[in-house]
Amino acid sequence: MSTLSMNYTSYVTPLVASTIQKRVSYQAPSIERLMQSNGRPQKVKAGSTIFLEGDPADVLYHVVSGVVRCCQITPDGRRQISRFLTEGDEMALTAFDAYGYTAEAVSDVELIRCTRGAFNKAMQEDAELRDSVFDLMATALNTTRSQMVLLGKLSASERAATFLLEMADRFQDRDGGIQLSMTRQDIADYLGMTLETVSRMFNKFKKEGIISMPTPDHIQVSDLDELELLAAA
Amino acid sequence: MSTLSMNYTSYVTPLVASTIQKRVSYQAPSIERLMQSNGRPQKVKAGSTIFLEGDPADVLYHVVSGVVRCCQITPDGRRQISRFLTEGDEMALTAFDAYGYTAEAVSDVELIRCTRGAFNKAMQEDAELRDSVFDLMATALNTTRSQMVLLGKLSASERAATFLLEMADRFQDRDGGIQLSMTRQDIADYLGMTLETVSRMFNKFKKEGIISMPTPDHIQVSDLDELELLAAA
DNA sequence: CGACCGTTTGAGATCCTTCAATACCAGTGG
DNA sequence: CCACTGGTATTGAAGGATCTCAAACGGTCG
Repeated sequence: MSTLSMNYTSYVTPLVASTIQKRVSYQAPSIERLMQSNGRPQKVKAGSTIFLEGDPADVLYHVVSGVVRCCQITPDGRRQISRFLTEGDEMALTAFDAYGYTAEAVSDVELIRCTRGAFNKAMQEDAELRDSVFDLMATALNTTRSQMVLLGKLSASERAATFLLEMADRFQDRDGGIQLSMTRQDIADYLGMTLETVSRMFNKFKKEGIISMPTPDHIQVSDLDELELLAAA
Repeated sequence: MSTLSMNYTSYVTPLVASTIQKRVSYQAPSIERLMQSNGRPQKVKAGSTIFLEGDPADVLYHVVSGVVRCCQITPDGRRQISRFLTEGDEMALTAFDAYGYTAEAVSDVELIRCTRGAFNKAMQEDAELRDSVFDLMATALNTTRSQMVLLGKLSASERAATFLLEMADRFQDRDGGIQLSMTRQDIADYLGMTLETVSRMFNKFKKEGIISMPTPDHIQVSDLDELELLAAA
């Protein structure tokens, strides 16, 4: 109970894995197969809405290319982005009849659709698919828990550093830089801060020589060790 | 897929449902059956650890009574509580070999254990169980997304109000009051704030006549409308 | 009764937000 | 070719919500 501080600080080692969930480079062949049986990708223009939270979840999507943001909007219009999806990610893998979040295209996006009927049928028949879905949902749960730590406990600079590490892992372009397709506002709504604070943190890192930022949406990490130190958690 | 669907589609207004996820009074018979085949409950004393994040996830648990907190701890000892579990909840429903969080008994707790082997076997054989697990994980994902909105966007008083509404829903005692078994520190670590701020918010509500608080761990909501208004999101 | 643990309350410090101005870049039309 | 426009990003200054530190309070249990 109150042994809190005692216990927890001693955990150091086993806990490192906790907060920053390394992206699992797991392929979901069954899911891909199911999805790809569904014809050529549908193109969605940057900025447009793919589906709205609460709408009937009649169709699932597989992201072929581009970036999608998954948002929750409060009644008074505040937006929290729960996740960015990229190439290879699945949307709307849920047991429910309604979408649990709003999905919008950050960049131009290519999607493969799969009806819920086809998905449910495949889930009944294909054990491998079931395993994939189970894995994906478990991964999603781990990821959202990490994000909860970020939102609940980390400082602005820790959040920014964590974000850059995540992006370096997911959006690396050929020269090892990060290609950000989302705006500062998107990043802010993902990290639970304001766009100004995001900008300040990035520019602080730049000034400190931890990153370089030739353009606002192209970032190169120059001191990875330091960035990881800053991300701490 | 799920009887649950009905509850969800009744989604009053699409967006309102987003942030505060009404607790679904869904029974998971298959899971209960699986779990209950496993003998009498194990008793765990308040304050003790049930399992640690990162430990081999050899056994799943079903909470029979009491309250459990699920925590992530950062390397430097900051703690985020991702969830409180109560009677009827399942722990460690994951696809992975390691627990994704640390589970600790908030009050005295009774648990039923189930080995991962038995669970995996049942998952292969029992379609109804699979549906239940799918539902539970989808529910968990919806819940954690709501919590992300709370952590990322809500003010201290909104968080406190939201928390009280959640507790009123889950921890109602016979006279309609809320029995809090967790400390202010626990609540703070769940809501992403400090224990002092939690205390201040509760006492502000008390002063405003929205709640009464005969003892720190027994709260009665006197003005539900106002509390819901404050929770807003 | 006294010690202890959790809670409450106060006062000051701080980090982040807010508001506002400026800079930057791409696209458009004169 | 260059000014103009709109959208995004940066930067500054001031204010505020929450945290931190610290003291006092209250219930519980030897």
